[in-house]
Amino acid sequence: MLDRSHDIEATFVEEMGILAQADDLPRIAGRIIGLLTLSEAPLSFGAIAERLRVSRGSVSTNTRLLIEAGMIEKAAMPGDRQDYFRLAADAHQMQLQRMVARLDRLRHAVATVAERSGTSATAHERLTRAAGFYADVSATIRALAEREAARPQDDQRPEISGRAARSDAAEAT
Amino acid sequence: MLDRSHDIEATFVEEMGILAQADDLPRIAGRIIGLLTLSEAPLSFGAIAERLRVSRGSVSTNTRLLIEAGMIEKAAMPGDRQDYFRLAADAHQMQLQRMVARLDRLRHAVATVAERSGTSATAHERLTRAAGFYADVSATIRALAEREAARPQDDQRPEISGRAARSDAAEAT
DNA sequence: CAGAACGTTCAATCAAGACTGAACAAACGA
DNA sequence: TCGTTTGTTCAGTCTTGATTGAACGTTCTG
Repeated sequence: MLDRSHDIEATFVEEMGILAQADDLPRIAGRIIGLLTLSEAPLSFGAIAERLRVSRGSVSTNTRLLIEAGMIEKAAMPGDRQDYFRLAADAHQMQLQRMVARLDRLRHAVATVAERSGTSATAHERLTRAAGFYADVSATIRALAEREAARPQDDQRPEISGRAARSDAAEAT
Repeated sequence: MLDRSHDIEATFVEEMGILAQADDLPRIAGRIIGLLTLSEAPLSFGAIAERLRVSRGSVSTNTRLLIEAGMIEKAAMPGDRQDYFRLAADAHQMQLQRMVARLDRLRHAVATVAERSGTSATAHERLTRAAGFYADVSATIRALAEREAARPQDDQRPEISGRAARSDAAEAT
């Protein structure tokens, strides 16, 4: 482990906490995700509370939340009564699923008002167009998520060319 | 206008308010977007305050926010001293831009910790893979947004086939 | 069985940030 | 110039929801 690993990892955990809030999850839930992302082995209930310095009540509530969201899993450890948790294999796809769900809700709202309300032609055109666009994006993300899910765990990334090119573009934020 | 247009539109405006919160925007900002989406003509500062029943202070703050976000525009009306506002032409693409920005922030956090921290091989693989996935999604959404932006306003949607198929998939949420 | 360790629940507290409204400055018309 | 209309700012209030911590039920161990 490098010298500044601790800081970097702590920053990462906190950043995940911040970003969780954009996903309708409490900050602590995000930090748990961060912690489990970095941890090779499953972490115990107590260890999470301790390393995050939060109450056991919070750990209980937020692990339940994350299990319901499909982002973490319980894991029993032989010889230990404590609950253990590990990141779900498709945790980051689940995260995208939450984005998609919001997008679909938006699309639904727009499509509904476009169909059922007596708006002007201009507004109707605008709404219909937006709904179509949202549907496109939603469907495309789903497709990517499925493709990703289908990839074997130890994949050597055979389709690197396309990905690399696009990743570079994304880098320029 | 249909009988229940008012209710439907009011619901839409409120729904946009709710959804705005997931975009790091105040609820009132979302409602303004909803209002302007439905309105053929630009709406005056006063009209927005009145129809939303919010203070002028809130209108001022939130219109500024939305202008900064590129989602609405100021529009002067001859003979009226009030400010007027209309939806930006690419308002819904801007909304997606906010999602992309969050995604990139997430990708950045993950990529940084993958590069710089002394995590286990498993964690490193997981992080790298997640970063690649996020980059893919981000880049893909960008591409879709650009394609959408390039479409002429009165487009008859020549590429309906592909879109329709995918829209159906998205419908099944 | 008694005691301890564990996880859950929920009432109370706390924090973050949205919203208001009054004070203010600028632009306008009389 | 004076009064009016308009938009901005910001201190104070209010709302929402996260977090705590104590009480509780369960399970294990001695």
